[in-house]
Amino acid sequence: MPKVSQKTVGRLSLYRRLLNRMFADGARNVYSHDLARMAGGTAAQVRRDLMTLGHTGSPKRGYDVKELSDHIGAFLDAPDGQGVALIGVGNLGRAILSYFAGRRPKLAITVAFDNDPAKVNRVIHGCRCHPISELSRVVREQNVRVAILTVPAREAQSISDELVEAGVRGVLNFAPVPLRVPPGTYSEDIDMTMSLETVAYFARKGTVERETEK
Amino acid sequence: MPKVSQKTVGRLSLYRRLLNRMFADGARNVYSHDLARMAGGTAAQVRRDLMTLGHTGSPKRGYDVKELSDHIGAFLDAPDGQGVALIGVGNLGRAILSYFAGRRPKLAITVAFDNDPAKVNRVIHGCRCHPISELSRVVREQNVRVAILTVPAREAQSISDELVEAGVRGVLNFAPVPLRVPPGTYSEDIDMTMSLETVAYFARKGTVERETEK
DNA sequence: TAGATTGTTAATCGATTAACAATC
DNA sequence: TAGATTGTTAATCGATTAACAATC
Repeated sequence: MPKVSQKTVGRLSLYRRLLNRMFADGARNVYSHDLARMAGGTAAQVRRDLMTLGHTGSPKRGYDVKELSDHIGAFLDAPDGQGVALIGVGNLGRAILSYFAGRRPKLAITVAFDNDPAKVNRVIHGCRCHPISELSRVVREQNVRVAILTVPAREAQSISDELVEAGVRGVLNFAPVPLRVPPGTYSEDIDMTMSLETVAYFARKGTVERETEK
Repeated sequence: MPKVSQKTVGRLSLYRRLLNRMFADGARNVYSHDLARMAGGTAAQVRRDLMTLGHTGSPKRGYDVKELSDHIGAFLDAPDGQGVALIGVGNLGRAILSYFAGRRPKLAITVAFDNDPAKVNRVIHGCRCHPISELSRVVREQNVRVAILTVPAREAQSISDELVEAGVRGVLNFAPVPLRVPPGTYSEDIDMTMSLETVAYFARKGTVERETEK
């Protein structure tokens, strides 16, 4: 498999979900422009993404919904599944626990960490919560490679460093500060404040395209 | 002000937060490379962003922390503040309500909507919750232009349409389906599933850069 | 002055878009 | 066949990076 861009991987993830929804609705084949419309992209982009995946369709029937979904699954999922650790069981952490609970068996949050004695050693949304002091030990024991960070900004970087030290290779960060991770490790920041301020700005000023038109 | 890209607006939002943190820590001036390091970008990019903003520094002292923060504020914030509506007071909705509560007076969630009788007409995290049937009326009355969507995927598009019809011009969407909004309206999708699957993929396969090296 | 930083332009890079022959 | 779609290459676009004179 050649190098695949971060954006392509994200779009493949979206395509799979759309395909699964279509399949549940009874659709058995799909054209690139159908998928593009639902994904908010162009048909050419969908075809390019599937080409990257090595998936082919036919001019007559487009793509087989089930086959394509399976192919994306084989590409995205670890064959034996991947456990995910969640650090910080506050309001956002609990919401994310419940959001992902039972969605994808191959990518499930399997362990949580917090310092609050009221949460430690309890099971929250089906997930055991350990004290953060045991982070390194538990992550190593369970061979966790993916983590979600929902801790305050000032703690995020040091906990991330500890996670990477313990073997984590991918971090999804909700703390409002960009994470720095070493080469070979991947992090993605979801900054809700940045997103909301951007939305508010363009709600007030008009979209980029609009401004160009003026 | 010339056209400003979506990414630039987002970075300015981040710069402001970093600057405010620095100011609280006693810093009074900052160089582009300092800001770049904290923001996870390059010094040249910071300078270009500030140039876009029309802000100038000096070779000797760099940028004045307070002045720059204020300048970004004047650019990003509506002078009289902007109200935000939140639709869908489930686990994620409540977490977001508490996340933004009291953070930014000029951009606060002022009203919430849900269909659950247990939530309607109550005040949650300081925010009054109305039934969704009153969405259009309340949004018009309160002149709301920005909305956060935390509803199930199948309801997201129709509620978004109703919001736009009622005057909303910016939507931050957490539902796992890309939103389609008319020209002149801005939407941003935060797809946590897509992000987590992307993180898990690169955690397994190595980062893009790594693969290029091989 | 010397030296680091700023403001700004040119070069590079990558991703998206357009185009079109091949295919069913 | 006719026609819409696929697979793939070339052209375009925009954003990032590199470079450097101007500045304090």
